[in-house]
Parts: sequence; C-alpha cells; structure tokens
Amino acid sequence: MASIKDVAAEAGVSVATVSRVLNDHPSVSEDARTRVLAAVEALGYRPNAVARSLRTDQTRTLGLVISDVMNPYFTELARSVEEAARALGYSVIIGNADERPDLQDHHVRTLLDRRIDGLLVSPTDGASPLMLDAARGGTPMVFVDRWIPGVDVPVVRADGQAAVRDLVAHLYGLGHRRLAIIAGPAATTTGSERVEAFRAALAEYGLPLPDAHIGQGDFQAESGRRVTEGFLDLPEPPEAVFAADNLMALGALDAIRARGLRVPDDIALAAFDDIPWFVHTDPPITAIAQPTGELGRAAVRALVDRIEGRPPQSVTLPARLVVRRSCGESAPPEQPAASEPSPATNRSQS
Amino acid sequence: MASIKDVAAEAGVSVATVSRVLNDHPSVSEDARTRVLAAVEALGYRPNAVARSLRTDQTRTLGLVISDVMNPYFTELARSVEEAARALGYSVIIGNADERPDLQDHHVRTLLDRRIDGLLVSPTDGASPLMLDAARGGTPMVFVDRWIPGVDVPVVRADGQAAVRDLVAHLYGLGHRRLAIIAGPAATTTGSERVEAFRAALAEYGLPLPDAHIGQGDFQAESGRRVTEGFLDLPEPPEAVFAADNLMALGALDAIRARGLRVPDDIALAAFDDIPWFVHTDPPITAIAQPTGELGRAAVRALVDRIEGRPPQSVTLPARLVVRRSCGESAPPEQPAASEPSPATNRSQS
DNA sequence: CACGTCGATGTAATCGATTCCACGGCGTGG
DNA sequence: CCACGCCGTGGAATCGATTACATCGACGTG
Repeated sequence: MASIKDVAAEAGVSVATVSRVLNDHPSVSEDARTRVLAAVEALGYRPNAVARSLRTDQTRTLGLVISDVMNPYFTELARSVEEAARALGYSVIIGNADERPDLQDHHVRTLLDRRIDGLLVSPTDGASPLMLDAARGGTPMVFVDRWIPGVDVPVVRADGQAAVRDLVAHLYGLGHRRLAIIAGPAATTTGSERVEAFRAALAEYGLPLPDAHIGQGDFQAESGRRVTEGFLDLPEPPEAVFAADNLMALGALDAIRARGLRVPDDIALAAFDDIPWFVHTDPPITAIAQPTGELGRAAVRALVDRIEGRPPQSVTLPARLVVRRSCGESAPPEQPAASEPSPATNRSQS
Repeated sequence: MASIKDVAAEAGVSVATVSRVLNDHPSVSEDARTRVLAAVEALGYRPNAVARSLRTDQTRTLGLVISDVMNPYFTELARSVEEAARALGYSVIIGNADERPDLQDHHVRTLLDRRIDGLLVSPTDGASPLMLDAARGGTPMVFVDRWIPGVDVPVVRADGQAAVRDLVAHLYGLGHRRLAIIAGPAATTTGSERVEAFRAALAEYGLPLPDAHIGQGDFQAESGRRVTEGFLDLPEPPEAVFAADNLMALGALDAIRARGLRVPDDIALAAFDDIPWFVHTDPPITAIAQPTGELGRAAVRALVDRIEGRPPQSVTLPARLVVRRSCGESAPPEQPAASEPSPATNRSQS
C-alpha cells in the first residue's frame, strides 16, 4: 500500500508538503497542491490512520460498551450513537458485554489499548477496578442508560419514574390490584431504579408489593420465563406482571402461554423498553418507551464535549407510557390517552 | 499514560528487554523478567496497540460491514462473528450500511484506513469501485450472507433452495394456490436468489408466478407494507405471501391487519429468516431459518484462514423450514413434519 | 589456553504519519 | 540599497512499539 513517501516521490516534493496538503495547511503553493493531489489520485493513496493516530495521539474513535447487542433497545441505542458520532467525524467500536462483567472488562481493556478518544458505557454490573481506573485515569467517559453510583462521570439516561406511575395508574384503572415485577439485576441502576419506581407508585395507590411479587431476573428472556413460572405457582398469582425490560417480557409471555393462560384475560403484562416488535405480539404489549435515539445523540454530544475540552452535561430524558392491549381493554377512554407515539421532544438537563 | 520507556526505566533495563518480556521471547533472564513484570504492574502499563500495529503491520482486527444492524438476523450474525473472532484473538469493528451503498463505502473506506487485517462484507448493493479495489487490492476479504458475483472472494452463506421448496409444499398442502412474494432488491444476491428459488418451486407444482405477484421490496418493513397493500388491492389477491426477509414480513403483517384481515384465515404469511420474535407474533410466523451462528463462525474461520496464509474455503450451509401457524393449521401431519427446530449440523463445503 | 558458541542485553533502525525549525528567495519599507 | 519579514519548502525529530544487529561475558572443548 502506497505511503506518504511514495506520494512525495511521485509529486516531486517532500513528505512534509504532502502532509500539509492533506491537512490543508495554508502555506502550500497552488502548484505543489495540484501536483500532490494528482499523485494521491494516481497512487490511490489513503493516509494510514494507525500512523496518524500514533503521532497525533488521537484516533477519532469512540468506544461503546453495551450490555447486550441482541436486546433491541441496545441495538437501537448503538445505531443512534454511531450515527451521531459519524456526523461529528468519529467512528464507533462496539463492545458487547452480554451482561457478563468479565466480558465487559475485556472490551473496556481492548478499547483502552486501542487508545480510543472516549468511552461510552452502559455498565453491566457494579464497578470493576478496571472501570474505576478508566474513569479516573483520564479517558473521557460517559455513562449511558445505566451508571455506577459514586463515580464522577456524566450520565445520559431516561427517567422512567413518571411513566411507571402512569403504568400503575393504568393497571389500577383496569381493576388490577395484585401487581408483580420481574426485576433486573440489583447491581445495575436500571435494575434497582425500576423496582423502586414501581414500589413507590404502588404505595401511592395503597397497594402492597410483597417480596413474593418481586422476581429476580437478569434482563434475559429465560429469566423472565423462570420468574413468571414462580409467580404462576403462587397460591394467589399476581393479576399483572411488569417486566423490567423487553426480553424478560418475552420470557414472561412464553411462560404464560405454556400454562395455557391468556394475556390480558388471565393475566396482564407490561414491559420497560418499547420496541417495534411489541406492536406485533399477541396481544400487542403495553410498554414504557425510552427516547432511545435522543439518548444516543445526547450521549455522543456529552462525550465529544469532554473530549474536546468543553464541559460535558449529564442529561435525563423522560420515558413515556405507550398503552396497548396487554393489560386489558381500556374502557372507552375518558380522556385522550397517549395511545399514539407522539415523539417525545421534551428534554430536561441537569 | 505510561510507555514502554517508562517501564524500561523503572525496571532498569532497555526497551528491547521490556518488549521481549511482553512478547515472551525466550532469551530473557528470569531476573530481568520479574523486574519488568513488577514495573509493568507498578505503572499499570498497557502496550499501545496503535504503535504496535504500526510496527508489525497488523491490527488483529476484523471489519464487518452489514446491511442493517436493526435487522435481528444481522444482529445475531454480528454477535456470532464477534464471538468467533474473539476466540481467535481478534477484535471486530462493525459498520452498519443501513442498506445504503454510500454508507457501505464509507465504512469500507474507514476500515481500510484503519488497516484492519481482514474484511467481512454482506454487500448492500452491486459492486462499488471501492469494493472491487479492496477485493483485488490485497485486503483479505470474505463475503457473508450476500455476495457480489464475479468477484474472486470466498463466500459463506446459507442455501435456502430446499427450504423454499419445503415451504411451497407446505403452502400447497394447505390448499393455497395463488402465491406471491415480496422480493428484496434485485441487486443483492439474496434478493434475487430467493425469488428464483420461489419461482422454481412453484414451477414444480405447476403454479404460475405472475408479475403482479412479485412485489419489489428493499428488505425494510415499510416496503413490506407497501407491497402487501398492492397485493391486497389486486382484483384477485394472493392467498399466501412470502416475504424475503423478516422485516418485510412485519410490514406485511401491518398491512394485513390494517385492512382488518386475519392471518392465516384470510391470507397466509411466511418469511425468510427466522428470529426469536416470530414465536410471539399473532399468529406465530412460519419462517425459513438460517444457521446464523454457524455462518458467523464459518465466515471468521475462512477470513482468518486467508489472513494467516491458509487457503480459505467457501461454505454453504442449508437453511430449513420452521412451520408455525401463519400459513394455516396443518391438518394432522401425514408425515413427521419438521416442526421442531432440530439443530442443523449438516454442512456442505465447496 | 585460546577460540568458538550461546545466551542475555543494549543500540539503533524502522513503521507512516505530523510538525518544529531552518533556510532561501522575494517583496517592501525605511 | 539594505534589512526585515513572510512564504513555501525540506530536513529531521517524534510518537511507541518491534527487531536486526552488535556486544559482552561465560562456558565448553580441542
């Protein structure tokens, strides 16, 4: 592959001049510029990003470590992150942690070794020593979706508190009183927050949340199935199940079907994270939708701000309830319910 | 960040010795080795992958350019590719082309600039000049899923011919005679192959495939909706619709529902590419499943073979029909139909 | 005892870019 | 007319590693 030296030789100038042309430095004669450009064209020359990075100490690359690529929520997040980064001239390298702390560490380490300019993380688990080092160690970093408490890193996330309250109101309105939740890992912020929001909302309605109605899942479909089976084995099974992510909702649906029960007639089901497929399940699933695209963009913005020396901002965007049919047929809606996804442009910053 | 020089100073040896320890070169004294290792530990030193790549001319990185990350089929492919690559000590950088040739070129160029060791591509469209250059230009390359005819690059893919024949037999057995297909872009191999396989299978049953029953889609949900609406507007709409990928099937389902029609009572639906969600749609969708994980692994194997100087092999794996309920209730099965996913271990190489 | 061999180590070249600095030529103002 | 400054340019240092080659001491052998 042609190097800058070959171009210099071909154009009859020094490598310094070639470099200047390539980085359009002002002081190059028009004549030299055209000769260099011609040589570049003739040789099909492309600058070696590796060499350039070594010299300039920047790779124009962002790392994104997410908990599970197969989860449509994260896929969409990854996509919007890449899009936003590309618009700013950055590439993105995605690391899939598969909800495994060891894999997460592997990817963080690999990305750091590659000297990425900044790191976007949705931590799978509590803080690993490596992650703490990275956070302190100068690598620009931003948490997205999930975060690690006590670490001084900006966070870009959605707040589901209000939406969870709306959901509980919705369930209550439909007559459901025994509500249960399939929680995510307590070590993740999203895992514990959603339970807390649910508990708080139930309290507002004077409803109990017995321990038997809190199932411990791990954000994967299989755990949703397992937990739901436990719920159904209860002497008095819950009337409604709220899954803390979309995959566990899927597992729950499996378990319910396997018993020959029907949603919502026999049991209601709702999920955190809305995804395109929820429209097509039987029945369509009521869910809490995060403004995923906006989250990705905000995260990139914050990270690039840090990288380029501007003060980064934590951002919290509201999630919202999308009512479908999995909790029961809403009686003739008294007020215009938020049935159709109106884009959530609302945004709060902290 | 600490460099090899710092380590050398700390350990009281030269950089050469440090490098030798790090790459466990035999001729290093036990004493030097322990001192270096201690220094590495003390400084938290990690070798700079950028510098290493520049010198060794290898990045231990594979590029993967896929047509659409949001398509669960490709997400799964990407995941299995990353897994297989990691097992062999390679990282993967994913580029999402979003079915746009310009974006595809952008990613190929970026990856090439980064001097990745090899490139896995599922080409969105016909051959761009850039792609041809890359294929000829020495960068090890393997096509996966889709390929570009006439380019001398190994191909790893699934053959759906037999499965499509099974599908047509299934539909025929259920009494469907007017069959239609939502095709993918003719410029992609998967787009045209699936239509041809379908046409051939219909011919075996003496069934026609009028032009009006071939809708032109683009592998995105929206096109599936549009094409299906066209089918339904026909004076004599088809009795069964076969979507050439999972997203278009989703769009088709939308369109059918929007007319107040029901699957499979009013119209049958089947799809190429099986995905977890198809179990949960209303009704569960009959689909042709590719051995995605195996494809990813085979692709990485082939690419790494090329990179490391072994002769790479093209691989073709069979797809298989997974019958669910979207084409109609199968009458009491005369012969044991392939209803339960038995892992396809069968593999043919060329 | 001298010499060849081998193992451990250091010096320095190298990868492909960027960039500081020096230099020559030319225009301009005093 | 001289000096100063600026512009365009090239030489060379530099980034952080790897590795060919040189060196040096110890040891074995004839």
